[in-house]
Amino acid sequence: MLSERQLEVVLAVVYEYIKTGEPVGSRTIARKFLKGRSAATIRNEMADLEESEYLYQPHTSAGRIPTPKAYRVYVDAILRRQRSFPSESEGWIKELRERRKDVEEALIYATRLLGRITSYIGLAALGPEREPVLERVEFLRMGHSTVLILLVLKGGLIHHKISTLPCDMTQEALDELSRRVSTVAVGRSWGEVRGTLQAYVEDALERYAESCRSALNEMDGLLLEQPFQFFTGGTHNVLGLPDFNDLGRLQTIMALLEEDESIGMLVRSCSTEKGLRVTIGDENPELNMPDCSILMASTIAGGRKAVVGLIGPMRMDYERSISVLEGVLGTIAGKGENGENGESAKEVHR
Amino acid sequence: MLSERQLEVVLAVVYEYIKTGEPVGSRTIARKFLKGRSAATIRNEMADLEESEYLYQPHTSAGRIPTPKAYRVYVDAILRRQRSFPSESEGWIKELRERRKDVEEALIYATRLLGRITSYIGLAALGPEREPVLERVEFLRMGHSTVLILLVLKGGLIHHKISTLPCDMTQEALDELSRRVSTVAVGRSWGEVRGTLQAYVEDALERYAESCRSALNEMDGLLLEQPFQFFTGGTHNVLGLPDFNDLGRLQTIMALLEEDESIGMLVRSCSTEKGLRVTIGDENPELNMPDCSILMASTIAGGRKAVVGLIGPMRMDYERSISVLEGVLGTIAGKGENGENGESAKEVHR
DNA sequence: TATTAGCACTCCCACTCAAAGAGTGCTAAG
DNA sequence: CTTAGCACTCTTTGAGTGGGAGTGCTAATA
Repeated sequence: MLSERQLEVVLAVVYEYIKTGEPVGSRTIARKFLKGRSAATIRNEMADLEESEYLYQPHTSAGRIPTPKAYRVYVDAILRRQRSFPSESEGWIKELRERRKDVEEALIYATRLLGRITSYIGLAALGPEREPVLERVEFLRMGHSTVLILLVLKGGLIHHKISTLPCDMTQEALDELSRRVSTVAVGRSWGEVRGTLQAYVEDALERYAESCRSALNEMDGLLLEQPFQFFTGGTHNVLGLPDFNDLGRLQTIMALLEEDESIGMLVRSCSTEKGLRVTIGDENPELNMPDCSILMASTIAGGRKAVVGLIGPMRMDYERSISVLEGVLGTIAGKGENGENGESAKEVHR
Repeated sequence: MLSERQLEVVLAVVYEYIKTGEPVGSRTIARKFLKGRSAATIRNEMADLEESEYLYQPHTSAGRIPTPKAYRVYVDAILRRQRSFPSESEGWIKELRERRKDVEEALIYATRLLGRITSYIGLAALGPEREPVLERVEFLRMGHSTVLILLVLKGGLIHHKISTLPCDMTQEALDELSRRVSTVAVGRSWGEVRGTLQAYVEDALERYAESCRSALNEMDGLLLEQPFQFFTGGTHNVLGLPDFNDLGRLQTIMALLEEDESIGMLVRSCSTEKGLRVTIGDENPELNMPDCSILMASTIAGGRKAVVGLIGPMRMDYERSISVLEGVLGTIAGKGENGENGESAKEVHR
């Protein structure tokens, strides 16, 4: 579809426009990028590229600005290449690595770090335990029919909830319940054992059948139905960017970021698979954010799905942003332990 | 210090400037507020008020703008009056009331609500339990020397922590420990019993003395050294305000709000006592925020110190903001149960 | 046929200048 | 002490202007 030279021109225009923020003229391209050709030649190519909607001219006698289509070509070219983490940010990554014992804290830190390094907005999301494995179960009787359910998961995470059961159970019965649950479930994936558990429990605690069922359901809730948690950071960085001098649009974005619902949508729509994904402009029609691009990358950290991302202007420094994001993702995923960083997150999806 | 008429002029200028955002001229004052007098008379008063730094003139032949000193006079006048909650926001308050069972959630909601109603930035902070009262204590042995400490507090709050003790304790010993702690501490303020507990515990568990001491210290940590939690909400509202068209200052504020440290300082400096407090412009020199005002109000909710506040431009609608904040504060504190709202939070400090 | 030099043309931007408008300070009279 | 009147100051707005950047087209060239 695009000739070799047209591709060169597109990439050059995007590169230059990202750097300067000004419409790019034919002379600039001829001088800096396609040195063999004259400005007039480039002009002809540009006219064609405008025809096929890769470039756009704000007005006659102005240079060209890339369209989302051109950014897409540019980003795909970057993703095909090998990248390396910008060395000047090594210090931050080291700090991040030290916080890795607590995934939640690490992600919060990651958003700030991303915001700071790139001067865009850092995003993160933490999903529910994927395959929760119980290490310990306790039911503590708090009062008539009320029970404190305490679950200790492999990996150190603790869930608890005070819940009301349909009928009162003695502490002895509760102990029997936890003993039975432990026998079957400890050390195994909850999803696997959940089905077989009920019959086994009710077998011994027949007269409390109803309450046991309720208790197991509560456990389901604690283990599986944990909602996604969302974090943002470095929001203020974006205020200094010339691309966001339109306060109206900025306000829309900020408002969006304040409700978890929107970020949820963003996370869901952007990163179903593992790996890195770039959404340019209105490629995501659900989100009303033209002129913005979103990078999202997901991995597994501490047994939970972890997503980190960036949101910035369409005229974003993709090369750098992608590198940084990959570095952060790798660190959170636990790679880069022994000093190597560049090779993290090789899988790339679109 | 100020004559009766000078006071009138100051209040009128502040009032009008808050409403319009434009420098206020002598003619306007004469026509709208001091109807008996002519513009020339007002002009003379204004010249004097400029001398004594209540008003300020951006340039010759412009109207006057109030200085922080004038705002102070204006706010004090408002605080002396009785206020009533703006009725158009009743709906929000009802929503807030429904979330009151979980203080944390209520405060988060409150920040958004405040931001939305006033279109400034909502703040909130939640302090540690003031007088934590234990309802239940459990120590669960997780492995060699590691113990899960589980504390259920009166009011339903649960604290837990996995901690490593100096020497291993059997589950029996741990049970004895929890029995002893329960006997003394349950139902009483932790602060009161903490001192006497140690001897009593070690009396029975002499050979584990060291570990018991460590466990009690961990409990101290869980109960008393909980840090303040901070929330902000509705940040985006402020982007639409004409007063914040200076992106640089806006950025400073946003950056400030993203680090808990700064909000902590803000909370600490603004609201040592109960009641409502207004800080205008650079009255708070620690915070580098001229041209901004801060409202802070604190109360006790669910046994914990709760602070709600607002941060907005110095040219803020103080009357409305104060009313709204009082309404929110009252609701969080649990007042207004039976429908009356206007009389909440009468105590006013400066 | 593809490329290039040359040139007229378009459009934006920054600048100046003048007129309008708002509000003041001062003075003199009530 | 208050007020009317008036000259003065300063900002704001709009129109007009020149320079500059970049284009599109045409004709010449490899």
